[in-house]
Amino acid sequence: MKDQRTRSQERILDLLKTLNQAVSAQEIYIELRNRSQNLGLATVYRSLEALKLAGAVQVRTLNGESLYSSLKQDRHHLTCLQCGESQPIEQCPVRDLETQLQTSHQFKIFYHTLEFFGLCDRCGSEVHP
Amino acid sequence: MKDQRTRSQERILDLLKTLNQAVSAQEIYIELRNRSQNLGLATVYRSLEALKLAGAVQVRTLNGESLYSSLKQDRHHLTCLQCGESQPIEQCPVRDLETQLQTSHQFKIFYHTLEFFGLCDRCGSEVHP
DNA sequence: GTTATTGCAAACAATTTGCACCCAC
DNA sequence: GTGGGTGCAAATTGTTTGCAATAAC
Repeated sequence: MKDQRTRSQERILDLLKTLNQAVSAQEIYIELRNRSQNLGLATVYRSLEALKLAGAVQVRTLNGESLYSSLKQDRHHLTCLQCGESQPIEQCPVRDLETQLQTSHQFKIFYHTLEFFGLCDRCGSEVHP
Repeated sequence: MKDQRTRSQERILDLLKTLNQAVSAQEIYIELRNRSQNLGLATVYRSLEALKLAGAVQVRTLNGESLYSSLKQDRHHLTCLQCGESQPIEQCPVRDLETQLQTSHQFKIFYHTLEFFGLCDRCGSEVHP
């Protein structure tokens, strides 16, 4: 068994817990560096991968990059396809379904992502994009 | 106004409508080529971008690549973080919320993605990953 | 004819991988 | 000492962009 977390994983997880927003691997790399807990970028990626498989972090993809956050509450978003801005929403109507799927599909669900896409007020009203 | 679709966009949209699964840009490129409707890869990406902003296609991200599908019914998935396999599910409990958000956040919502992540039966039971 | 669209190749950016080194046990 | 964990740099991959050729109207 290799259930124990490596030191890098601990550092990253600690960092994620102090933040209350999802961040990219590169941001984690920089932020750890700021805190003099330097890690190689490859290590950051490898650790995140491990944490992900362990069900310790959740991932969503925004504009081509993965954003990681600790596995606390659901956090969903409204993202503008044009300007790429992303605003959080509070609601989450999927809890029940999640429980149900877990048994009906024999699948150990760690987390889910729920994201809405469209045009924000500003971009939607622009005549020439 | 540039509401009209370009020929490339039409081809891609037609293709997507005949498929009932989401496909990557590269797969679209290859499939069009098979049908002797050759398009440059850049054109495929550009067209998809336009279709996306027009609300004509929806996009989900799987294992680092964008998968496109025509905007028909919701199609959500259960994805294994380990083997990467992705199986569709039928349910969708978000319709109401979507309508509600549209007004409360002044946001024109085109579509949403709802994806569950965890470990499938097979991967979950493996002792040594 | 003027303008938007396309293809190609080069550029980019996020992520992954090979390999040598190192640290913990 | 041995084996996993790490850093660095190179490689890979999906996607974007510059620009000249082309098609649309």
